Amino acid sequence: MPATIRDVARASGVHISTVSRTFSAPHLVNPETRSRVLACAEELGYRPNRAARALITGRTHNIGLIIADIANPFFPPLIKAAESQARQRDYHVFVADTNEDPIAEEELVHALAKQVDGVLLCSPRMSNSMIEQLSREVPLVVINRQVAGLPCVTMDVGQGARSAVEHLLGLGHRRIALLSGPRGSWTSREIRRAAGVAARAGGAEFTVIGPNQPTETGGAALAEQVRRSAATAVLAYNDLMAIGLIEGLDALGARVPQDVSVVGIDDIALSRLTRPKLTTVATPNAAAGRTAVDMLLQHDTVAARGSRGGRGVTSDDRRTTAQVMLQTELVIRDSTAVAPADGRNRPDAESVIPGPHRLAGPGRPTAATGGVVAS
Amino acid sequence: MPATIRDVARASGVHISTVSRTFSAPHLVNPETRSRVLACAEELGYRPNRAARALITGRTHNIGLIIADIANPFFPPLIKAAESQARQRDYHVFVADTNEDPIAEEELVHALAKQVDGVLLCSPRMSNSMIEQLSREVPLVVINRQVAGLPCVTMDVGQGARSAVEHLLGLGHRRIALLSGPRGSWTSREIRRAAGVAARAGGAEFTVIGPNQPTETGGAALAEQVRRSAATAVLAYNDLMAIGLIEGLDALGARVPQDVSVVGIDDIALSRLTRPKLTTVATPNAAAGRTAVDMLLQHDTVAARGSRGGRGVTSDDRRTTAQVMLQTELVIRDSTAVAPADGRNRPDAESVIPGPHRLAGPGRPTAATGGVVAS
DNA sequence: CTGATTGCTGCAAAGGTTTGCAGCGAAATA
DNA sequence: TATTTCGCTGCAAACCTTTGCAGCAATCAG
Repeated sequence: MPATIRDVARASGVHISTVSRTFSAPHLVNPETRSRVLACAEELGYRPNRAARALITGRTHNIGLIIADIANPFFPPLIKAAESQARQRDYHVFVADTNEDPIAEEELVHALAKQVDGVLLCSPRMSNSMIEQLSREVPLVVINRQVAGLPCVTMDVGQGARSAVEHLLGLGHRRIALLSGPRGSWTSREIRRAAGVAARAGGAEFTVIGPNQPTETGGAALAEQVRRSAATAVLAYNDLMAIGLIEGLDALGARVPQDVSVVGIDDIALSRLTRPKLTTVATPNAAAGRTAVDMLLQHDTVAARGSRGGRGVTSDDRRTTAQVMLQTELVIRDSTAVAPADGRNRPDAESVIPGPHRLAGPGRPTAATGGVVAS
Repeated sequence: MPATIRDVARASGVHISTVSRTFSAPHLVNPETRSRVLACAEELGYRPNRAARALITGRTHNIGLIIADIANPFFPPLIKAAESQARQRDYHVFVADTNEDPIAEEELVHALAKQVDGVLLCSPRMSNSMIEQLSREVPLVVINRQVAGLPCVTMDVGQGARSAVEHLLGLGHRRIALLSGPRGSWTSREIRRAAGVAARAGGAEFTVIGPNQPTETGGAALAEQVRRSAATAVLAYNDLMAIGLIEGLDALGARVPQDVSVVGIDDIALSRLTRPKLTTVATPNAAAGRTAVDMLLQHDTVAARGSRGGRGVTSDDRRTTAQVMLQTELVIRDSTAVAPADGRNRPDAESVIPGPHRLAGPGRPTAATGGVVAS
């Protein structure tokens, strides 16, 4: 039913190649012919079949974006930034949600493989080796994970976690708990490592609770366990868990921040709306989305996959793959306060800093880590 | 670089058609041959090129989902439900975000057209005539809008708005304001109509403020205007605006619900997390997503587009297009209370009902509206 | 006036798959 | 033994484009 290039050719009395050129190389066709073809195309409602075009050019002008959980407000800013960046370059973004399921991740990469020019793999839960394997099927840029030999954009959550712990130490906390994230999360491992180091360096007890579902209910379910741990301060894998935990603690009669201080990570919009407003580590999500698209498209413009569309792949095939790390910043709000006085915590801690307070600039690539690594 | 069907054929010493059948019609090929082919395919890492397959079968096994704003928590449950429903039927969902922009909507439909078997158009902002035109290019199911001749799934926001207004009237409010939604929103028009009727029927003043951006900041920006209107109760187009408004009112020193009652629509997860917890009209988003996928696929399974893949389109071409409307329900929480006593409001109003309180069952299709309409 | 250039168009192959049809050998039937 | 049936495989067309190459007429340079 929908008109093909052949219909237009017939209607305007030219060869299909002329119709094709009318759209993809207008300067090669006589203005008179061109307008006639355009008129016919318009009338028939003709639209080039992008799938067929992709088959021969090797370019779909689509990019896939695979994320763990669309319901997590962490992702929308990243998605939107990626979309707008892609649109500027005349690309479209298709988003897909994996429900935190590594199997679904793999399946989606396969499903997308031939329908996009590259995939942004955001917060993958699958193994590094699987990612490497998939990267042979379709160009990949990994977000929130470092994989050797692949282009990655990460956020310096290690630094963020350290700042958060140091903030808590400064408030006198000496028993700090970490609610870790889902199994398979690179971010969670980084946070755990950095927070552990910082806590021990400050002479504090450090207990890890998890792995956990990185959701509000996931956080709420941990309230009891946190209480039992006798921690006076908690760092959560993300804001959603932190908010859930606060709710859960509230239900148990523990007040935040008087009894327990809570720090999240991400700085989602919601963290400014809850009471108390959440102290959290802000991650530069939008910048990450933009950067990832840039990295993919830069890669991508160099050499078209398959077919003779791209005239000759560069003989220098070892492409350099950049690994970028973006800065994070601690945002102090109302969910952290001086540790309650008891045997172990220091009552003489410095007083709480009121109101929002930013400690670092928003995610610029760090000079040290923004370098280039040969794949 | 990636292996094609030809490579596998060569490697296993059979014709490409046998390889093809190994995957798409295994029972037609000798078990022995089959396993040999499978082994070779495995070894070469062969995956059928879905785009090429789609070209001839006319089926991509993808469906597109176009939504207005991914950052609005209203959508994720709908998206997830659609995805899981689609996955059960062996389809994949590609989500795209339009930033509330009608132009982007149109462009995205075109971009998706040949790469999916159908598109779910959620909360469209473009004109009905444009939607009809696009529907000739690709099967469409419209969500949150009624378009004659097209399959639609809507939620009974009219009923919801009426319940909300009646709830407010029952609390003694006699000056009710409506924060309307974005231009082009069918839902917003429905709400406005129903709320207006109900308010006037209850003898209340009814003022409409808008159209507005349906976001938190959009709502916050209206606080002053609401104050000036002297309304004691406000119904917002969605929860996000309601929450923003509460923030805005708070900043102005007006307390919710003591000074002003606020009702939202959607019942997003967030509405349970803010203080005060939001009274709102719950919409069955997940059910809508599921239903829409069902409607699309039912349509879709009947007759494959183009090519000889589907053997013969049914001669009876006037397909019946269902229009389903799902029920909504008022959820009473803490953001509504008895109207403050003044000249115009009734001080003798019934007292506030404490705690969550559900008035209707969750979105089952109503018998009256779940019918079938010939296109 | 000849030869080269330019501007436009047509031809046909290619991209990776599916599928109706035909062919072939072996088994089952008569 | 002759004939049908059956199970499996190969052939080739088709899906809709893009694009290198060749052809053609008209223009230009010499």
